[in-house]
Amino acid sequence: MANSEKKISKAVIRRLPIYLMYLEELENKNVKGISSKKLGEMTGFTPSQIRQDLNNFGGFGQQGYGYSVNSLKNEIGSILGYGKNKKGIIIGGGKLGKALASYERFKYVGLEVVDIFDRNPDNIGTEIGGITIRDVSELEQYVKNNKVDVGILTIPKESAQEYTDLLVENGARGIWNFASTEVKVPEGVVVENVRLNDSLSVLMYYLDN
Amino acid sequence: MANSEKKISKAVIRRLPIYLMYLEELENKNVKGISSKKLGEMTGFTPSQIRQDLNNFGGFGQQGYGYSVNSLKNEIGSILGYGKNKKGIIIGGGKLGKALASYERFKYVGLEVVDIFDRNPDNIGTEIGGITIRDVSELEQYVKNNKVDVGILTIPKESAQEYTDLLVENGARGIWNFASTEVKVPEGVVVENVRLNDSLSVLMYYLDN
DNA sequence: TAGATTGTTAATCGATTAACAATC
DNA sequence: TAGATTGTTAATCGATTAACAATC
Repeated sequence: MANSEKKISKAVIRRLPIYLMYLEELENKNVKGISSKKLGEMTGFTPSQIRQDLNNFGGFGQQGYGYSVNSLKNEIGSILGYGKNKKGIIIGGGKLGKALASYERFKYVGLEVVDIFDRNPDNIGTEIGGITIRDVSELEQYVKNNKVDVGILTIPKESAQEYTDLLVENGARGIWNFASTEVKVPEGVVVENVRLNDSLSVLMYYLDN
Repeated sequence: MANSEKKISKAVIRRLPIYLMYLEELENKNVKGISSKKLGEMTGFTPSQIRQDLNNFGGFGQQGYGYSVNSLKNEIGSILGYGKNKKGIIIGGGKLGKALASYERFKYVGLEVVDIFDRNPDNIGTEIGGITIRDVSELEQYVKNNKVDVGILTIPKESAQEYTDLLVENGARGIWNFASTEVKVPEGVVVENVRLNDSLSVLMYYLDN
């Protein structure tokens, strides 16, 4: 990293996966090099912004030529922490939990989902994506015995905080929260909310505005 | 609306559902009034920002007192278009499509999911959330005969553009896109992307940064 | 009335865009 | 070399925060 002192804004980080997506597309089309100008046309960002964003992390380009698709893809992947092999568990084996359990992308991003917990006896014991759903009453014992980096919450909002606390107290450092509530965590723990409600609300607003 | 000419930034719109969530919480706790200061403490936004945001749409507060929880909740709901009764269909009856089909919040937000389409024969004919999954080969005929306001895409990225085009050509004005690709739409059509990949990538980044 | 809190204008801050020298 | 495009500084733009008069 070029300058680990400079604070990088969240807006920059959120654009990185978008760059990555387009770079993968280019790679699939066997395109070797790309300029900030062309990448700007593809993504809708300005070339200037793309160069600014990338230069937060290093000078990945070459004057007069642009960027190598493959190496820029790898650089961004590495910035985002791909290949880190973190362990995650899903709390909530309902429909959304099951959908996520069979989500192929996890491994690519560097997160391995190792277990799923639910409280519904109909779900416990069933298998999904190669993982057998366990009884959530075993969760406390489980997190004391197994390292869990990320908890994925697909449970009703009422119990989101309770499970967050349990996970965080036992070493989890990230929460991917699909519950429609905010959870409190101590300093150093990351929460990424997926707010389907909010996303839908924004869509509904723009439908008529 | 106080001033329908002034351009309201997307950042403001994205905060509205968050305010709404907290207002609902307050209402459930039987709290009648709230000041921007207290709402700021709850949400993490500054009181100033909250007042600025709300005043884009009107003067909902009362000097010396604050805001009525109930009426502010209703105002924001109405701004977002709740209760509009739009029709939506889900394209893709896989796990994620099924999870969304049984998603209670739709009706509250003003979107009624009336049908689901899939191409997998194992899914076609099965029922989910009171809706029977139909064969996607019927989709073209369907959209010509039925008004569809919003298409909800829970399909692989390869076919996202194709179904977007079909929907938009037949009158859909909103796309809630869960496919991990960007879809192109003509002016006047709204796309709201839910990028699980990107959200997870951002979480992974902050896990170590 | 006095205290509280809004609505709104002005100041600040941060993010985006433009410009251009460096250089491949 | 000449042309192209980066990396980076400076300028602009927009969003957030501060301040305060209006007023309940």
